[in-house]
Amino acid sequence: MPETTTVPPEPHGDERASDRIIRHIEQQILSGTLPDRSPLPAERDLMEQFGSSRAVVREAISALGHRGLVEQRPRFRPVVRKPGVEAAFAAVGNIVEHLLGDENGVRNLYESRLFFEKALVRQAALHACKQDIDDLRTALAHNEAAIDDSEAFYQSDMAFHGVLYRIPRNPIFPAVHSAYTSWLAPHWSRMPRSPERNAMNFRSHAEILERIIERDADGAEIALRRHLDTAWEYVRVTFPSSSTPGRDTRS
Amino acid sequence: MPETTTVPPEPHGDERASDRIIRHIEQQILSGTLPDRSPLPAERDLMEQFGSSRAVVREAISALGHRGLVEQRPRFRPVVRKPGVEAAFAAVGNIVEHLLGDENGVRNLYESRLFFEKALVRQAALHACKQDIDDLRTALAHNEAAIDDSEAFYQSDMAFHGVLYRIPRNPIFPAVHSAYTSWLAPHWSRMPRSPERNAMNFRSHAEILERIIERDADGAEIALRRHLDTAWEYVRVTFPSSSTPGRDTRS
DNA sequence: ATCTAAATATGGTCCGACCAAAATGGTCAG
DNA sequence: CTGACCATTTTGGTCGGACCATATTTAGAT
Repeated sequence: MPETTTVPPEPHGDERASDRIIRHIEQQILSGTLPDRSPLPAERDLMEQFGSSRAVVREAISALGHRGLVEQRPRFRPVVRKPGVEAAFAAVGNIVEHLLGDENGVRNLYESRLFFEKALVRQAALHACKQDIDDLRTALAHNEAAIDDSEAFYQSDMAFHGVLYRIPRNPIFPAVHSAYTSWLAPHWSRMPRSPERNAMNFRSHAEILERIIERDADGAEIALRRHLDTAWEYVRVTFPSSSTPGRDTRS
Repeated sequence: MPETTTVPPEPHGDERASDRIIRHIEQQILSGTLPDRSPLPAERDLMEQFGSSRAVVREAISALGHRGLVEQRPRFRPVVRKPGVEAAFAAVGNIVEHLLGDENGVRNLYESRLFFEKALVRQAALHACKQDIDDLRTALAHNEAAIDDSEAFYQSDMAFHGVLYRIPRNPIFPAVHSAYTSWLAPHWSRMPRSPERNAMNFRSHAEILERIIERDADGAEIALRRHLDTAWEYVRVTFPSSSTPGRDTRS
């Protein structure tokens, strides 16, 4: 019964009634007619304005919500939120969560992060300006100061990596970082922490920074790789099913 | 008016009625109870099954649609679609479209792509196996064969880069590639094409491949960088307002 | 058996209503 | 005047029923 091999006809290109409203509000948001952070008009007003039923209006608002153009809390007025890179990544959150279901998904994601950050430290080593170096130094200092407080260290750890993502001065990158951390956090947090591990990570960071300062791209990349590989190894032993590195992006 | 100085109460952790349905169906999809490609139960059946009104059921389905778990065409039965990495990127499509509104957004995205592909060619140079090289060679050949047909060349161009994304053997990467191409396509396609440009791009690809074969990571990276920089320059002169403010729209 | 036409199932839209929580406005103690 | 407190009005969330147009299925004709 499930073998209807025929080609799906796919004839229709018509639109739902809500699409019109979506487009309209969308445009109002982008044009600034509906300023950022401002509440959307009441549903009943919208239904009058567009001459549609409330159901349609609600669907439109819901769609805008899913697209990240408005933020809707259970019983509150939807609030306009101009789209940012962060919003984009937030929108995929749910799906990524599913992809992370199997350990393999986590591995893939983590490896993509490794891949990305390898390129970041290389970039940093080659092009970091004085300010960037200072930022890294500061982050590293906070790092060291938090060695005895695992929670604080976790924060400062992320912050250190975060600086790396900011160096290219591309707003997309920090968004990528926060996406990585938020997606990987659940798996990371189940990992045991200890001042010893913190100290170890601190030293890893220190070495990376050293290489960057020396403008040693290769060295920095290697240090970063070792840093993240070690961390992954920790995850691997913490979680049972992982291993079998069929093929990887490590260098 | 917007100065309710108190902290947003955020009291409610309550959920909409649709959330229950969403979770349930979500789980059914993941567990395989609702197989991939199979139609969702009728709305009226669902409303009976969950004891909710149709509005709620519809909202749930709509949400699943926006999350990429089901594919809904205007007047057809929603179809289950197990989430893949592609689905994730597809979900952000709308938002990214907005981000690309200003030329700056395009530039940021394009630069992130340059950043990513630099790392890719480096990876390729260091770790590409024979098969990978062969794939690149094949893609390059298709490239050359399509020099006189700009449309075909465009396809083979993407294909060549696509091979690069597949080399790390991480399913996330090809998804990133298709995301880049689909997002950048509208801007790219408005650029004039010509056999001359095609030939030029072909030569760029050839050089990149050469460097990869020579295991010259730095050389490959430089070649790739030059390749994409040139392409961007083309975009820059094609569109009036790009970086370097003060440019005049007259051409 | 194949194709066509009626019947039904189903999604899209609309209406009107109710409830509970949120926003609003006004009162009153300090 | 300020700020806590309460009554009222808005407003989002949910419900139920209804109608339409199109998909899908069924039955009938060829």
